[in-house]
Amino acid sequence: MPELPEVETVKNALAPHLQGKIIKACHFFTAGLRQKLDEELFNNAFIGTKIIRLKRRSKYLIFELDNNKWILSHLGMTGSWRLCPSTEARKKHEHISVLLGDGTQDLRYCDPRRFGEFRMITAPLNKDDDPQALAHLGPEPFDDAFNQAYLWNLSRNKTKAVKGFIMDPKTVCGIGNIYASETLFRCGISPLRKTQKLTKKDCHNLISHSQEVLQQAIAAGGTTIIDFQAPDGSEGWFHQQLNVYGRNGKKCTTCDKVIKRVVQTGRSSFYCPGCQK
DNA sequence: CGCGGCCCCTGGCCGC
DNA sequence: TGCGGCCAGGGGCCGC
Repeated sequence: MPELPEVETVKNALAPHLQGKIIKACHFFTAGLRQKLDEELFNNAFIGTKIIRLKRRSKYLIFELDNNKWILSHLGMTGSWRLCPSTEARKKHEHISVLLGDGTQDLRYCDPRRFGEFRMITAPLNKDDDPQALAHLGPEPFDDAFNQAYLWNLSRNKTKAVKGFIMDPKTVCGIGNIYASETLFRCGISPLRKTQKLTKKDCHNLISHSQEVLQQAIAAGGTTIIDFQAPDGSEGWFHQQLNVYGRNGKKCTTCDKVIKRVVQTGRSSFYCPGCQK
């Protein structure tokens, strides 16, 4: 589902179909997602504009348009985009329709929990060519800026648990609840450990293992996407590859201890008390 | 400023 | 079979 690797996969799948296309009209079938959706405002800004590029930053999809505006799309927990003929009947929980080209092709957004976002951005770009609205985000996990010295310095004097630290997009983008648990398992670090207790070696491991986990998930993107679009048939990459996530009460894949579940700031964390200290 | 708690929303699943 | 409770991969805001 929509964590960094899945958003990357969605971007790669949609980009060739969207780049160069003209927006004919937007229709909203809901008053709002996380924010209010104003159909008139969007149509005034976007009708007749061309989609130049589709990008990803953190877990955001960015539609770059030819009139110095951008659309930010965030999938929240349950959001998905699909392309279909505009004659196709609207499915349950489809909230947005973006008609493309001559209007026969339709980009539809579906989101049962409506935790997603669809936002118009007009502010200038920052130095990384991203909308200023995303300037608060930390480095991408594969960016050179996400290095040992950076993580070590940032981790000093932080009393909060390391699980929250690596899930914080100001620390690094794209590590959600699943990949946080999986990364910490591979590092042998307990999710409960205080951030300031990380060693330099731990910082190095957090970087290499988070990259490894995300890279493997990106490589499995196709499979994940099928699960994502058909949430009821969830027999995908995750269930085969996860070492700790959702495995509480089951035996560790490495030692003979039992995986534990704890709740941290309202979210479940899973870890092996034998392997992770 | 850092941190935890709580909220947005629907639906699936589990136990009674 | 129905119903209440709990859980869900994200992130913003608020109060301490």
